[in-house]
Amino acid sequence: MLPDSLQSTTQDTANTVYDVAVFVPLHTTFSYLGPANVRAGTRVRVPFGHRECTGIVLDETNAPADVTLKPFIDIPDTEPLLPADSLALGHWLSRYYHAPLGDCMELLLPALARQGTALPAPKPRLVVRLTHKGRAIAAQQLTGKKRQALVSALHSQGDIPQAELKALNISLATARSLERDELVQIQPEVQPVAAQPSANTLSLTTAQADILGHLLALPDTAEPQVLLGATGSGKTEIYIEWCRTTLQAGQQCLVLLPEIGLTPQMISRFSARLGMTVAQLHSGMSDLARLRVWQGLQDGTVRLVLGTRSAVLAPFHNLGLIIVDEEHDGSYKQHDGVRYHARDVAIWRAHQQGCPILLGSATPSLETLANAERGRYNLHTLLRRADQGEVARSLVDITRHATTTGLSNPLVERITDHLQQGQQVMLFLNRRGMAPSMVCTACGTIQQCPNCSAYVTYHQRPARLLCHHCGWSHRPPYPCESCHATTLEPLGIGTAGLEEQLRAHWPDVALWRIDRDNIKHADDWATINAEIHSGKAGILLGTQLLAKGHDYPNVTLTGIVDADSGLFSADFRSYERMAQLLTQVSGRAGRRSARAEVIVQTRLPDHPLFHQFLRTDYFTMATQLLHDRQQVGMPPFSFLATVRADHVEEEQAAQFLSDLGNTLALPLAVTGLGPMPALMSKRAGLYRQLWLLRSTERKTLHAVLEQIIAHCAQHRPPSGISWGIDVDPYEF
DNA sequence: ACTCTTACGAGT
DNA sequence: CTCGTAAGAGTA
Repeated sequence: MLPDSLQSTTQDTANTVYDVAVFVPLHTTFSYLGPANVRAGTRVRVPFGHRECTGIVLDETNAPADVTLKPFIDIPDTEPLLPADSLALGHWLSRYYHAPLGDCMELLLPALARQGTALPAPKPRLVVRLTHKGRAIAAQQLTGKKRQALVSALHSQGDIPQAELKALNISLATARSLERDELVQIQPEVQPVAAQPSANTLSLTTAQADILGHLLALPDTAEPQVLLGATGSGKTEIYIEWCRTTLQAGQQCLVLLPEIGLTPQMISRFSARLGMTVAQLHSGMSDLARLRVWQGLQDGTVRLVLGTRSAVLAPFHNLGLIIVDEEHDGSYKQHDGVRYHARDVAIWRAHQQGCPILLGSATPSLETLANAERGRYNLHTLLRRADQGEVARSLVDITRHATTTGLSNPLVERITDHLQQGQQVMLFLNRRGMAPSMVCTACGTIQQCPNCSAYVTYHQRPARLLCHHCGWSHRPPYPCESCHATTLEPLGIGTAGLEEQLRAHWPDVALWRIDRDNIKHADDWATINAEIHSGKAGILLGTQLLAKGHDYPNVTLTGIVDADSGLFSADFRSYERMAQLLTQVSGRAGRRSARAEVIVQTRLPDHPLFHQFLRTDYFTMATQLLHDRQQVGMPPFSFLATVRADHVEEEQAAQFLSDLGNTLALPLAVTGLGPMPALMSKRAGLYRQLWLLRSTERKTLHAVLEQIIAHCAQHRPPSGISWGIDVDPYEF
């Protein structure tokens, strides 16, 4: 049955035909009948086969001749939820990433709007101001029960209940001393006032001021700007000042960060400097909190937002600046669903909005550097501050120095030395590769996850075998997969294992472990950071998290416990990532010290990348790597896409892809590689095969992808196959 | 993705 | 002959 809102109209006047992006993973849109003047971007509930789905109205269209159209079931909103800009973004995402339009449009909506139900109304707000002799002494927003209690207290002309005074932080004595009629003013349903940045300006160095001056003078149509600045060179000050100018011009700013862990620190820096509230958007927030920010951005009441990947998909009222911090970071790439890259989406959005965009990094991606070299992007270099000492870099060959504990003697000596001088030491452990895996002491088999082709890892507290890829877990004892003996022991060393060794070696020294098991919330960061920043001697032990963003000014020695694992990868980006990691980790140390050092433990001391690391800077390493990329014709000197197939039988997945390859006549510009097993060839019980497409022309590659989609629409893949396309892939 | 339809083998 | 699972097809 139709709801009342449509009852009167639908039967007689539902005669306008609309094209709808239904939220199903199909590469087609569907036409429906609806009342006149339903605008593009409006959500609709529609009949779809034997069920009901939600979709987004795209356009008025002509009735297709061969089908009988059905009318909308419901129109949950009176206004379009997606503005024209978002619709254009959805269309672009669908075209560029070859994802179904319905999936792309759904992605642009906050989670609470995806089900097609009416959105929760904003809570009524009541601002209470207490004034005394015309002077404001307190103000507070009240909602819910407290609001009710206060309103009825005022209406009955009685005294304000004590509880309310407590809520307002006012003592009873203070209240009694006030004259009744000037005690309370009520301003119901007040809109939050759009915050204005205060004039709390920073003093910039000459180098920072020069670059900022350049940026502020740019026309809106300028090419993307790149800020190459070593850690501690002061990129953030430039971000903040550019935002200030943009906000003062009445426009909104979007700042993208790679990790949720980095947002609290950045938020406090931005809000302190700009003297205004800064909104955030990341996966750690509730759906409702995200919806409120999303709505605030759309209506323009939220002026500045810091967020992770998905924040680039939010609607804006008048976006005036986008900043992508740590633009090289791989976590900007989405690894399931619509596999978009937030940095690339940001560049498209800036172009579409006609607003400037800044990509900042100490270690820019080779793609970005190549664009700068070609003159498509404009590169600014911010050097390390003169008052910061150089960092001495050295290698330790761990094939020549015994490492029973994972630490070589030279590293142990240096750690002791730095600790004795009252300084902090940071040990970086790349968890991948040197995995805390389980080995059977009876037969030597390294244990694999029963569902995946990955090795299981061992966690000590609580004692468990875990698969990081599918979540499988088992409590020891666990029978060896090969000989069923229960004599498994951890192989190599993980953070937990190394932690034990460190405690044994330096029992009286403070030890801070920083990894994802340990730090889940902003509060955890705050506590641990406060202690570290107090400056007392100690050891910081951590994984990737340590390499990102946070500054530890009292660290004078950084040790990379095992640098080699990153070099064994089949991935063409592994050297680039390694160069970035080495540079980022080194940058964490010695911000104030003249004699800071970095020690890298490796089995491959002759590797050219390590040689360069000892002698040159990131830019030189990256230039060399870019040259190597050109030789092998990999991105940014070619364009890649993968076709992925998952199936319970590895052979079936491979067969599907090779059949696909055989039916397509690839143009000259495009070469197909594979099918081959994915790097993680089996996950969560499914085998994954990949077919890699490489092209010298983006256009030709996209035409091939179109062909694949058309082919699969016509000849449905065998059941049990799940397949998909990944444009500009990061995982193989 | 979801749901309904059809196909075919084991069990009565 | 019926029930249960698996593969197939359509969604406006």
